[in-house]
Amino acid sequence: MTRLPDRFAHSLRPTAPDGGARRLNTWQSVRAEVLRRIRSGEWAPGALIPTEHELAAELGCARATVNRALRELAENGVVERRRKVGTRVTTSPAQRTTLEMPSLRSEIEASGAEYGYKLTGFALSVPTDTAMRALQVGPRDEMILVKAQHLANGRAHCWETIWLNPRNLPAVSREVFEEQPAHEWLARALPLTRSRLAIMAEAASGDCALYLGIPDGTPVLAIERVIWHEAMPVSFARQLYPPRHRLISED
Amino acid sequence: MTRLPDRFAHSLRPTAPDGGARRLNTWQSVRAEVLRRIRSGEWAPGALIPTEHELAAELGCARATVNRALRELAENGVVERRRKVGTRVTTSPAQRTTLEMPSLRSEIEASGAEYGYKLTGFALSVPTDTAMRALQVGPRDEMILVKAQHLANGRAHCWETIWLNPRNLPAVSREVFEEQPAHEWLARALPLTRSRLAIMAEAASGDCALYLGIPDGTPVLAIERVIWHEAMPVSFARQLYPPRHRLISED
DNA sequence: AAGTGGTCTAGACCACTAA
DNA sequence: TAGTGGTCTAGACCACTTA
Repeated sequence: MTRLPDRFAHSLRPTAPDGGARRLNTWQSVRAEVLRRIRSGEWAPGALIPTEHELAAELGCARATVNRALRELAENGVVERRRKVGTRVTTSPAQRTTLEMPSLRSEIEASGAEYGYKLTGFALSVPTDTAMRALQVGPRDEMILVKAQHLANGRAHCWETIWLNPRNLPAVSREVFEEQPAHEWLARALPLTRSRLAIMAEAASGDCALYLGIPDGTPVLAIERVIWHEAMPVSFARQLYPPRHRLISED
Repeated sequence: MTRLPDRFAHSLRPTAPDGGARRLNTWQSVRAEVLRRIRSGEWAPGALIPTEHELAAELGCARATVNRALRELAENGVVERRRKVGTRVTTSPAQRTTLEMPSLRSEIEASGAEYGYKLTGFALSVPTDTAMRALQVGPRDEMILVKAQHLANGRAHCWETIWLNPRNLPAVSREVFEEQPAHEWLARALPLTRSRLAIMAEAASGDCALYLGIPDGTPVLAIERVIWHEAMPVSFARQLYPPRHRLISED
């Protein structure tokens, strides 16, 4: 939440041109007032709230200001809006949440730890079934397979496997990934179009257990990400985190 | 993406009042054009793009329209904006993603399966350490502990443990939760203020393994959620999903 | 001091949809 | 057909930041 402009201070004192109506001139204050009425139960779940025109008149601001406030609330799933019908308080709350997925480097540095990176594998390889489907390639199309550790203060924080489709990417050699994580190279190499994320739990095994320093079979959090350039998938990454890792989201 | 208004059809033909400038009258079309220039590499990561005034003049629309388009792109993390400095293409892309977290009932019904619910436990109990911290209560404060299965076509889909703080909630009996999931009751019982989510991997054990029908030690995806009413946390839920479950997010 | 984005306003037209 | 939200416009003032 940003600080409100000084002008808002005046809005806090009720001015009563038509009998007690507050002036709520900024869209944040309108949003706050609407939220207050919903949370106080004054506007119950499922109920219609006043129209933009009515609210603008009551609160002493332009309709565009009310519209901005209600639009934000609709984007957050607090209300639902339909033309000709009106604006309704959502019945089932909090079904949409924004997940921050910082790069591993900034995530680790933000926690005050020193970021470390170590390449543990680089090869040309035919894709696994999962990689084949994710990258939309054939079983004999050779992909670049990069494996790496991300470290926080020298301790394993994440182990990552990335498949890259060399047909859709600039030429690249092992040396490049000894210096920098594949995602940082990718972001500089190409403008990226679209990405898809999947989060799941699985059991650590083989290299994963080895490089995370945990016993085989330990549950790990897996994040899969496919990134497109134009209409082509160019990378398929699997990041594996030890059990202490948590994805946090706050509304 | 919603269908564009018919008016937009006209914007597609370049009108050249001042030498080739397109008219892009809707904020979606301005956003699309800016995105195109970023993805084509015309505006590289880290580069400053033209000011709102310049873009409005070039594209033949009001500055407010350009502002709306750039604001949306900033919210999605595509550009970064600072007063007096200007608008920059973000260096590290795609670090923010929206996760849809539908209620279990609607998620299961949307997949075409029949939703089922079964209460497997109801008790007054002192909180575990985790629940104590989440609900901000003392070690001897008795909480309501509800355990339940959510089923898809009769098959275990999720096993859930919910701690409720009776001091901050209307009175409730076991019978209530035999009929409906705690979250559905909660949403009707109180206007909810705020929630916090954590996602992690852990090993199934005891009741969890039993009710999900999987061996002890199987990795499960855990979603913890704390919900507030006013300034008080009222519920702490832990949902556990078998390994086949995936959280999906698309941009 | 000056230039950028952030927002408000008043009015207008349009799109969608229930009645 | 009428009422609701969705958006655009042109102008204005302001907040924040660099110089």
